[in-house]
Amino acid sequence: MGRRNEHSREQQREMAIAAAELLLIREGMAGCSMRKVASAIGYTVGQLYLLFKNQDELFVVLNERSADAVYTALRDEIDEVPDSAEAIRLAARAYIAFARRHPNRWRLLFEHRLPEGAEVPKANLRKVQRLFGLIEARLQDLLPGADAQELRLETTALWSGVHGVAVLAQTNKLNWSGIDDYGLLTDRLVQAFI
Amino acid sequence: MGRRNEHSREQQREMAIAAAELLLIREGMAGCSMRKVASAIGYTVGQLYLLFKNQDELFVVLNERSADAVYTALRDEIDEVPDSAEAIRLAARAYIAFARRHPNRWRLLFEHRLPEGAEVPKANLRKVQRLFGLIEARLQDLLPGADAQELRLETTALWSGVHGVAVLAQTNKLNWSGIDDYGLLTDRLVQAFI
DNA sequence: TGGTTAAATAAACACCATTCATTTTGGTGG
DNA sequence: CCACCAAAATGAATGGTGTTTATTTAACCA
Repeated sequence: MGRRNEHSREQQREMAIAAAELLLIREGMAGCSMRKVASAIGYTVGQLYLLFKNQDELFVVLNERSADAVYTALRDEIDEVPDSAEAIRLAARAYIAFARRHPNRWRLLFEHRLPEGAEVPKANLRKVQRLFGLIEARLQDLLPGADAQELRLETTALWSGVHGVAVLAQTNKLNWSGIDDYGLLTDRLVQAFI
Repeated sequence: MGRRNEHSREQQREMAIAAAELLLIREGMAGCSMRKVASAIGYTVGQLYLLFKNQDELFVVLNERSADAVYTALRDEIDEVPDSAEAIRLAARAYIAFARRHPNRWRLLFEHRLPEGAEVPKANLRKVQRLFGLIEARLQDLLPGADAQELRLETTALWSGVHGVAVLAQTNKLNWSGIDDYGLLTDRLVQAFI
């Protein structure tokens, strides 16, 4: 063909993103090839490269959406929880639950690396910080005496730990220890901090 | 060629593993293609497939070696440290140091997944448990009252946390928080448990 | 020396990301 | 109404990947 003008560039981009996300969920990163995405939206590979500079750009967009989804899940979970200790516990559990419920999106989000020179877009960084802020605010509640720097350290240490549980839960690499109750594990980790 | 009989099967296997490890360290997972490994040892791809069932088998062997290296690094670090609290602190720091010093081997070790049906070899599982045991023994020192199950939970929670710091340190994904002193972060995490 | 057989190769298949010359076609000016 | 232009889309090509297999080579043995 050539020039059919059925969809605008922006429409095509949205179609591609939606199709890619579906492929990612169903088949993982490997199933999310440019060829498959292109054919899923009824176009050829060449056209896909007019919508995205390359595959990395498509992946970055997918990760932006995943980061949003994580943030939303956590925020909704603790939105109306008055007790900050309980809120942190619930947020940690929700974080791990997300990793387990959406393993392929999670893997792309945390395992995909841009080539040497490329920078992670600021938008994506801000999305992570936003999630982070959610926890920091609650931790501040619990540690009224801590200054900004202490609080930052505390939050980072706590959430790195929670992230670790999520990573291991997602990869089943915890079968070393025989423990399969990730909720209990999470609670213990959070409890160590509050 | 054909039948040169320069090296035994086992020799070729060792050569291939060594070459693959070098390629992995230098160029990462992507640089560790079967073609590159084969040409690095002066054979063709076909021959490599007589030494390894497939690429996954080669990767599993590389990971076995990486797991050994991590274990050795930790054991040497805390071998003669009498104070268990200090030993755990040092072990955690050594774990993170390894992740930062050997990013490509680390990534293969924790990001490589076998296809659906395949099982991780028992040898590799045992190597992880061995590392785990190193920590559990020290933690037992510090928590004399804990029963086996509690101890296991405690160890798993602690080391999942340490693993999380290692993951994030290795990927620089902690630039969200501005904290770049991973040692300090590790200490704080460990301190929360002991 | 000739035959057998193990060892190694080379070529093939089916994918992959990426690029770009070529074709198609909608829209516009005459 | 038609011819032209430029945008849109294609399809083929390049060089890479893992994996399989028919074929060739050479070492050894009778």
